[in-house]
Amino acid sequence: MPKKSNAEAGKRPTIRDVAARAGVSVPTVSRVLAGNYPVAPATRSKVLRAMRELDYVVNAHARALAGATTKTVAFVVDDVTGPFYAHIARGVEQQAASEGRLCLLCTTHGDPERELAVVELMREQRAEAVIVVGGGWDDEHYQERMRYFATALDRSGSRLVLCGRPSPGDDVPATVVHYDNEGGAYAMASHLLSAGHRRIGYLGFGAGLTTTDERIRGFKRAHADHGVAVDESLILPGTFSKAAGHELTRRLLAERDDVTAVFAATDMVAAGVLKALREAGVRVPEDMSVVGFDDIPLASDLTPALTTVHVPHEQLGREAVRLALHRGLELDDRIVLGTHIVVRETVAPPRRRG
Amino acid sequence: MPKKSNAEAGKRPTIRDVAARAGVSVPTVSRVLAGNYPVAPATRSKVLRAMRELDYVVNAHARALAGATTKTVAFVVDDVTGPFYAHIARGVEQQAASEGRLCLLCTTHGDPERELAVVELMREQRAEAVIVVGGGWDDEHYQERMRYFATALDRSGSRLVLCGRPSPGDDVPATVVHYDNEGGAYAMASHLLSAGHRRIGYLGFGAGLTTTDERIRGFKRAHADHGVAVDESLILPGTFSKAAGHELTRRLLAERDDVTAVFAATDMVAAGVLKALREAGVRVPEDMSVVGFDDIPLASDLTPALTTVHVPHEQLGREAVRLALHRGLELDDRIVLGTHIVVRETVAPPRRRG
DNA sequence: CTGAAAGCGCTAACAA
DNA sequence: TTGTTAGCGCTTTCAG
Repeated sequence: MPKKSNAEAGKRPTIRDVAARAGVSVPTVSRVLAGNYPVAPATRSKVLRAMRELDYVVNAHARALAGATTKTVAFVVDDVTGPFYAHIARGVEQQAASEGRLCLLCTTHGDPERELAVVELMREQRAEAVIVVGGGWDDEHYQERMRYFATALDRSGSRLVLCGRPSPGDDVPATVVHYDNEGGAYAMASHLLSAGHRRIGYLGFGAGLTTTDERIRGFKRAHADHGVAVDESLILPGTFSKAAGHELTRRLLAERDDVTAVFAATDMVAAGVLKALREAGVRVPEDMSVVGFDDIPLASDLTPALTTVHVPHEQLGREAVRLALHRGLELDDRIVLGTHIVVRETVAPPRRRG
Repeated sequence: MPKKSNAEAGKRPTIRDVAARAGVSVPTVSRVLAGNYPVAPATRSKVLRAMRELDYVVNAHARALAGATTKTVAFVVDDVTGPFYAHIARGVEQQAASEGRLCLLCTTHGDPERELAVVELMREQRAEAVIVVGGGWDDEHYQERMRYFATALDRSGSRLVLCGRPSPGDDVPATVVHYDNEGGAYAMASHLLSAGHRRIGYLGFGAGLTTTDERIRGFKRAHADHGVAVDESLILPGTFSKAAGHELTRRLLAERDDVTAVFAATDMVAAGVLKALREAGVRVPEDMSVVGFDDIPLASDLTPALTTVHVPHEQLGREAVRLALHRGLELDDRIVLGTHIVVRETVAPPRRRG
């Protein structure tokens, strides 16, 4: 029995149906599909017409199987609703789209189990690049984990891209797109110090988080360069949340009366700080200066508008896919994007002591 | 020449390599992979071990080609950074993941060209469901477009899901997951009316947008039920942006002095309204009440915290994939989720004149 | 319970 | 320029 046509069988038409209808061979159809091979104009239009008449749609899976690349980039985050993931995602999606790639979205909710599962899934999908965003820890365990992911993905032809996290080691087959936490913190702390502040609280110290390590380093270096001693008791541990900012501020207010400025670990923390300050009747920036880090959209909507460190989230996402896709060219494998402070309304010189 | 092993050739190991190594046939390996077929425990563990030793990973494309379903759901939005897409996305991703599906993310930037391209792409991918969010227009052109998408996707075995938009017509093969715009607006307007407001500005009227139509309908019905005439000149057209809210408020303030409350078309608009009011020295809620719609995270961070209409974004996303995946069961094809008002700090009775 | 055989829909040499 | 011939890696009857 001759191969029966799908079109007639009520199933989706295949390249074979198109070929039959156009009176050409299957590869010819494949050629007009790919476009990168000479095909006689007449044949070409016959084929095109047949495709249209049958409402033919190529099967991406068959295509991926048969040869060509997979054309898929995966984007892995903790939680899509995180304040800045959206902007990184936009960068990733834009760049992926402009390079003709589709974008897979996966979330892990910080669960190592799921993280592992996601990486395996991406191996199955043969994703060209797997971009992991945020949440880096500074311990051996984490490093090892990433090393494993990187090599596992590498073995199946994918590239791991660490976005917004530091490098897990030079010998790990991964691309890393980071941003200058230390420089940003340094600039921001200097801004405060130059304004005359001497007692600056650092709220939301996340022990073991690489983000924290880097920011604190800049914070301290700025103090050193300004000849101001860092009061370690002013570095308050906490999560990167509004609630933490709120709570820590209340505590700070209750315990100290010499602090004139607060450096919030993130903008989210700063939002909580501002709220607590408002509740306590402390005016910003007259009585207390406040700064954040990240420059999330919320920052400019706060009252007063928050002075913060801008992180190029969108560019981070774009670079991540760009580097992963054009590897081996003159591009570097590990880059660090710059950050800069954005001066808005929450910083003023400290009030003269009464 | 016998079929050469990929493993030896330095390529990725295939099911054939695993079979060879385990000393079984290819279908047997396939069976332990699928798990839905009896395999002798001994054989099973031999295969499992071979897979581990070879670091074997199934090829999702080959699998999709050969039979089984694609296990992919697509999520199409205008712009990932939109204020509430993130929460719908989270719902979509969560539900997709819990149903063992992968999630494709695509953006259109409101460009009809790209929208069309995305739909074609999803047809190629054989996505099980294509969830389109936001941005519905109330014109014939739009309806037709959606009808086309729905039937095109239907023909290639995918299901179109319209999320947060009204139905494009009963005969269109699409699933729609909507939320109660009219009810929410009705409740909110009633809240204002009950507090004593009689002159309420509606800022951000988007002509032709289904969202606007529905909200305005509720707004007017509430007025009617309270025996208050709607002043049409108080319904100000504008986009759903902060800038629009800001600009429209300035205009409103300049032109009218009888308005005691503002109903912002969206929370974003409300953010602009609040800003303009603050700049003009108008106190909220003492001098002017303000309400929004959507209940985006920003709403509770504004000062004062915004009273608004809560839309169950996350649930919207979850239902979208749930309905699309379990179609035909007792589930309905078109559902409307409820909305409710969230009372915060921006509404008070109107100030007594004079 | 396991293997042999036959594709899924497409691309990629290789000829013609 | 076009057709022929082989697979890509997996699942699925159908026998055993």
